[in-house]
Amino acid sequence: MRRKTHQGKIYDKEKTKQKLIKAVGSILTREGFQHIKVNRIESVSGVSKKLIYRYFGGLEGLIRDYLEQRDFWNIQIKQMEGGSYDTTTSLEKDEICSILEDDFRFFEKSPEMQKIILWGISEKNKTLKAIANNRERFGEPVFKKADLTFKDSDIDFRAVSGTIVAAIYYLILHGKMLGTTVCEIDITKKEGRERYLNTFKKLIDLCYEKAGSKK
Amino acid sequence: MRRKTHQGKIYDKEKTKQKLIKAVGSILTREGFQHIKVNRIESVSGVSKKLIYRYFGGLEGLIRDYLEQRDFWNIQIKQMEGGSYDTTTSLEKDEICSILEDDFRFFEKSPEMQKIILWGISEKNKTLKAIANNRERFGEPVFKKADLTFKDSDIDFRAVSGTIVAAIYYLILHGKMLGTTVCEIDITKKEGRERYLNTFKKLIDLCYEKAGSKK
DNA sequence: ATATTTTTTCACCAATCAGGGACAAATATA
DNA sequence: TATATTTGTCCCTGATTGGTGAAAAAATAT
Repeated sequence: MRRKTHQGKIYDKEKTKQKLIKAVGSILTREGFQHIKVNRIESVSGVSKKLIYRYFGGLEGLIRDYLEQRDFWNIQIKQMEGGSYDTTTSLEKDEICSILEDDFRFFEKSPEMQKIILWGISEKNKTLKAIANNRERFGEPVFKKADLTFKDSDIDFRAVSGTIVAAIYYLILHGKMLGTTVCEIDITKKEGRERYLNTFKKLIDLCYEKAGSKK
Repeated sequence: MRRKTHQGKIYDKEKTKQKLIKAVGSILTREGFQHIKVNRIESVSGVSKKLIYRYFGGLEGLIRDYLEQRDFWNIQIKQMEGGSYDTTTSLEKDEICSILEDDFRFFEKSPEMQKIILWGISEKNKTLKAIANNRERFGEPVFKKADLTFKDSDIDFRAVSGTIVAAIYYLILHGKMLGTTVCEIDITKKEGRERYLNTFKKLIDLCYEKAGSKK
């Protein structure tokens, strides 16, 4: 057996910065944003809190850096901008359905994302606001495509999407914390999840039917 | 002019209990549940924090009493049970639309309710869970009526309702804190509110159309 | 009027919080 | 090798937290 010895430098600024950032994420997902405090970060990261002030100018700066690193949507958007997303063809029903289903599945399985969304509606914070605005950019090309389908209909497709996305966020957060039913449906159970997912699809379905009949 | 002198007793247990309970509500709506702490309650109520322990057995008991007093839905339900709600006729489209619109308008204008909903999805708490379950009872008779309309259709009316209610909660909370758009619609502006409200109506509309055509 | 009980405050404690100064250990520079 | 700089820890301070014992103030009973 080989005893593990130092890998790389003992003093490594970037590495300790990451330790602090990682601790913020850990506390956020495990305990909630209310518990992100310098003393807690110190004990979780195993790094002196003094460095929070030296490297990030304080707790606020550290949180900003954490949020900017973990901005999921930003990553997605950059990928999308790199590739070429065709906005000249109209939006397929299946495409929007799978976007919403992916959103649901991902949000459901990401405690970190859940806490960030919850944080956003709980506290005024510039970085969280910037992230929320960033998220909006993800929808832009999708809605541009949708306009081709819904332009001449009386369906407000943006509002329909917003309704479903908002419902996804609330329903999952409700299920995680309260664990009870919403309108007699338990989203923490597989059957409840399926019912909500099927209903999202059905609502999109009805919108496409309506838009089609008017043409 | 008459100088105000003592009205009633100087020492009044019930009155000071109410002062403490009222302070909880005030802190909740103004600062959020995170700031409901014994020292804060002491300074806001002007009453010694010692009495929180003597009269309520601690902060938890005080919060429980506050929530039980302010359980809006419970009041509504009791009123409903007193009157006679006819569950033998099928649910009119207008009726469900006005229920949802009332829900939206009330939630939008009640910071206290907003904070209670937010609290429920932020922290594990038995009383908040009980309140959430209580809220469910409000829907029971409505859904019983809806069954007459949607029984033979492929519309899951409970899921549709849950989607819209959940969307109302998230959209308004998002608007209050982040103040930004959701799917390019700004709910803090009158125009945005109208678009979402109209879309809720439209979705209900489509469901009724669909259910009607199948009969 | 006096004694007793209830209501309320005050002063205090231990624990935790944010923030920073002094200093040690490691690394870079000369 | 000697010196300067960067990186990191330790410990101190003052403010704020939850919680309690002793005693004052008011109400009630004798």
